[in-house]
Amino acid sequence: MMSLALASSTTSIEKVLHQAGRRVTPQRMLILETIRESGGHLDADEIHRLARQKAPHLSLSTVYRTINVLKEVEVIEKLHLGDGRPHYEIKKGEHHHLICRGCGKVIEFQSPFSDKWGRGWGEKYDFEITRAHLDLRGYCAECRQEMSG
Amino acid sequence: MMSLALASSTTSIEKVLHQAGRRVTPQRMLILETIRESGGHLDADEIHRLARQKAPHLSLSTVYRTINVLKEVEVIEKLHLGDGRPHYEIKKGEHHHLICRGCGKVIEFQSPFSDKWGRGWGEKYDFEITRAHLDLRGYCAECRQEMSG
DNA sequence: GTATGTGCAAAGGTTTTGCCCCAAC
DNA sequence: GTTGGGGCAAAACCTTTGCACATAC
Repeated sequence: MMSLALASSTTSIEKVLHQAGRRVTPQRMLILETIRESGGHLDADEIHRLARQKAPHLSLSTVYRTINVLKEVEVIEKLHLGDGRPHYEIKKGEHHHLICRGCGKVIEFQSPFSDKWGRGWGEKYDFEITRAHLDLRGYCAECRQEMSG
Repeated sequence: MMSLALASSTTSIEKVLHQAGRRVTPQRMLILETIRESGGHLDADEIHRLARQKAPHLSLSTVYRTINVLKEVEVIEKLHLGDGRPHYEIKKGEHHHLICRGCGKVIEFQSPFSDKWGRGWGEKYDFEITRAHLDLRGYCAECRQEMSG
């Protein structure tokens, strides 16, 4: 059922699921691969629509249940990009987002932000910081050009 | 219908509503005052529950409609604190949040640094930044003590 | 008086759940 | 063979909307 192409990139998630006592199923592999291939930032319905191209009767409830499993085992995480819905991305090292108010495009960037500034604020308020989320909203070059043109 | 106590703090919002061509109603005043008095960060249902203590048959739809009006006239803004629901706070100068994963407490702080940081990233990606949202999640002193005790 | 706002109930959209069958282990 | 997982449909939840009446202007 799974293509050879995805076998290599799914090896580690299989271990993670096993170690968490969860089963490895084609649906879970497909949903994870869909998020991976997309480059991230999909909402539940987008995951469903894309994944159904490969597995036409994958149900939306399986997508939601799988999202929750993948969050539990910390393979993906939830983002709030400003439209109503939560979006999901593969969990990786701390990074932040530039979010275009015009076209919705999301640009990721790495920054030692939380190390350099976060720690200071944590100390000031006697707060142990586990995670910094920095979202910068504005307009990308293309959208600015369209607006002025 | 309105108490004298709130008259002074609601003067400016009345002007804002008038200038936007929107009517000033007791419900709108009450809802705004509820958010103000709470110190911020309420969700729609919390606003409804609190405001109904003073106006028992205020409807939830009025709360939602008023939230939208107050957002339009830029008196409040929406926050995502990590639980599912959006929360709302009075709009003021740019500030950021320390959010406790234990008890949900929110501490606000001002930082002149996010601007500087943000600007740098904006230039790098040819992105015009209009707003920086920085959320630092972790554990407050009380919750850390409870966990270790 | 007119148009906007409100309350209520119904509808809409998203996420979760119950149930039964199926498949991973 | 057992038990967790998937599909489907229904329920639960949160938010918006239609309508008739009320009220700010």
